[in-house]
Amino acid sequence: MNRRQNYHYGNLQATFLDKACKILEQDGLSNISIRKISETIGVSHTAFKNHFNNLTGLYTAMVTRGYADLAKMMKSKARDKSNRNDRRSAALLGYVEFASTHPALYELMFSRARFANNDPSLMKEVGGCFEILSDVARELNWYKGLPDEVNGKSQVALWSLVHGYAQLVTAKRFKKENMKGLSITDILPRTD
Amino acid sequence: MNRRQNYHYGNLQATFLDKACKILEQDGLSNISIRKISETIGVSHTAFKNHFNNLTGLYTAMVTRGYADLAKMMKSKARDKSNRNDRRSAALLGYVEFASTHPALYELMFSRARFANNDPSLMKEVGGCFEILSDVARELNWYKGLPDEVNGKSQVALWSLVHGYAQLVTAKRFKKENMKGLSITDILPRTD
DNA sequence: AGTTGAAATTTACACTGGAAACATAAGAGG
DNA sequence: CCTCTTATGTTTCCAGTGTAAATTTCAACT
Repeated sequence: MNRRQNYHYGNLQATFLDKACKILEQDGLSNISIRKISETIGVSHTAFKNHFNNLTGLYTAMVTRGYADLAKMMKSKARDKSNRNDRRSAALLGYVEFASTHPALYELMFSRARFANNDPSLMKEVGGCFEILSDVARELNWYKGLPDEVNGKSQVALWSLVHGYAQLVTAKRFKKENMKGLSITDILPRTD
Repeated sequence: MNRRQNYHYGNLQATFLDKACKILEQDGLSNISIRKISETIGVSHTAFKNHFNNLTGLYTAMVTRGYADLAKMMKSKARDKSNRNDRRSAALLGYVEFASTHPALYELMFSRARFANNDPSLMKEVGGCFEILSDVARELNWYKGLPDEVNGKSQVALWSLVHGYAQLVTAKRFKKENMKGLSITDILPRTD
């Protein structure tokens, strides 16, 4: 009968995810096509549905992995350092480096209504990611001497600064002459 | 012969732009469809091509108008105030208000590769917009006592902070308990 | 009146995501 | 070993998309 040996592909879900992430960075979000990816993998385009419900599901998985990788990046950069100050700087530099090396994914991660924002595993990764930033913010201790809401305030300020910087850098909105040798650690408010 | 009265539509370009902006905020970017808009206007879907070359052209026009409106918002908010300090605050609050009231457009304005980033009239509006922010940054005079690159540094810091705050607020990335009564003017670094 | 050019139309094409019905493989439990 | 179930494919089909090309209509100018 000469049947085809491997009718089932293998880890099709992971393969889809990998391909989609590659295409995202190389050709942009709008060039991610279920049919194109399926074709290059060598599988019918409807096999997709067994692993991701639809495009939104795929985006959600990509973004979830993105937040996980972002957290990993910050942690691994900070791990080597010997003192708190350096660990803080390293984490922030890691954040910006992630955004710079995965600009399209980073944009997707902070976009609205392209993926399932309330997906449990996504929320977990987002939480883990921002936990790290919160620790940094707490240690930086801006606005000290102010009443109770201090932590919330410095967290908001730090996230805003880092995210804004990361996105504006990757979107090339800053003038070159302003960016010479400038990094995120140079624009943090004074803590003294 | 009972000919149709107005074969030519009128200001079709502006009509397309208006409809597209409305749909953008109501249903999201991916629900902007040349064919759907054309149908509701009552015109063939290929009439579009005479006014915008393609979807990229439409997005570029939308974003261009967005930057113009953002600048207007900041200016009009600042105009009423009597002293510099209040004018600065009003401009920043206006910036955030614009992002909050047009979240989808704001996201598009800072996205990569969805519109023609080098379009002349777009660049003009972007420039005008960030000129205002630069003035604010200069006046805030953070990092004083530092050498030459001072202005660039504080501009980068202010843009990062305001943009990050605006986008994270509209993307609902902050926890509610951190945001109680908090505004952009509360998280600016001290200038003393 | 005739010409010209802008602005619309019809038609056609190559894509897209997704739904439905069906086929195949693998594994569980008798 | 046999059967039932479930996961994972496939084939087929549909509605929808942007865009290109050739054609028609209208308004304005000479």
